This record gives sequence, structure tokens and C-alpha cells, in this order.
Amino acid sequence: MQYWLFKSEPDSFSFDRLEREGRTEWSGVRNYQARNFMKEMKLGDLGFFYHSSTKIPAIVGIVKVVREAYPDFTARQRGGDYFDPKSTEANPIWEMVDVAVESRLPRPVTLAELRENALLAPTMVLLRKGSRLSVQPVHKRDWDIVKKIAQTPAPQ
DNA sequence: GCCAACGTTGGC
DNA sequence: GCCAACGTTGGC
Repeated sequence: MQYWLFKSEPDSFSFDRLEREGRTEWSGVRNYQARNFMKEMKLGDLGFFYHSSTKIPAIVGIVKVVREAYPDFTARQRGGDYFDPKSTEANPIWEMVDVAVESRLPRPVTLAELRENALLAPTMVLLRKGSRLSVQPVHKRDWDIVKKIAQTPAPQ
């Protein structure tokens, strides 16, 4: 059982929308490191759902992996946003997983709060300077800390 | 809107 | 194989 973090821009795909739809294909990842992490994912693994590129970036919910890695067909949709001419049926290159809503956190845990936490700061990939990975692993220790924070009252 | 950090591309 | 140029990400 491993823990992960998925970034999404709420303007393009929010946690609200995932709650309405129940589950989704995590397609469109075009970074090899992120893809490789998706290939490591197992059914039942959990991940934080993080809202990026928004006013208050924050972890807002938890998702569960409900289908392990399989070829990302959007790479072969000519004219689509995620088309990649290098991807073929024999060698799809890009992969995706399916995730479903697990739960919403009692409250969002903001990036600012995560940064302030002395235990998380050195270990969370999200907090590394210049980190842009859209799919990343989370240590169990860090997972537990974030869940604890979410159960405390929001600052101010 | 700015800009630092990063990944990828392509010339050599 | 190096590295400059470029495009993208994402916080602020």
C-alpha cells in the first residue's frame, strides 16, 4: 500500500467535479517521472488531491486508485490537447490510472501550512524548491501528518 | 503578470 | 554528449 499526490488545476478539473462524477481517468500526464509513478500504483493505493495554480493552493481530498496503469489513449487522439505523435498502438509511451473519490478532508490544508510544518518541509516532494511533478509519492509519515493537520481547526 | 525552476528539443 | 534555447509549470 503506497501513498501518492495528484495535482490538478481546479479550473480544469476540481475535486468538486470528481465528487460529482465519482471517478475519472487520470489522463494527459506527459512527464516521464510522473508516468513512472503511475506505473507503480496498485489497486487501493490512496492519494491526496491537490489544487494547484489557484488562489490558495491546497490539499483538499483523498482519492483511491481503482484501475492500475494502462495506455493513455489521449496521446493518440490527433488534434487533441494531449496528442503525441511518438505514441503508437504498439508503443503507447504514456499511461494513466483511474481514480475514484475516497473522501474530502475535513478542511483544506494549504500549501502555506504545509511549508510551515517543520516535519513535512524536508521530505514532501511537493515542498521541494521548483517541484513541478504532477504525480508524486508521499511518505506514510507525511500522509499521517497531513491528515492530522486536516483535523485541526484552520489557522485564523 | 512576473519569473524561477524545470524538462525537452535540436544544432553542433 | 553538451548545452543553449525554448516552452511549461505554478507560486506569488
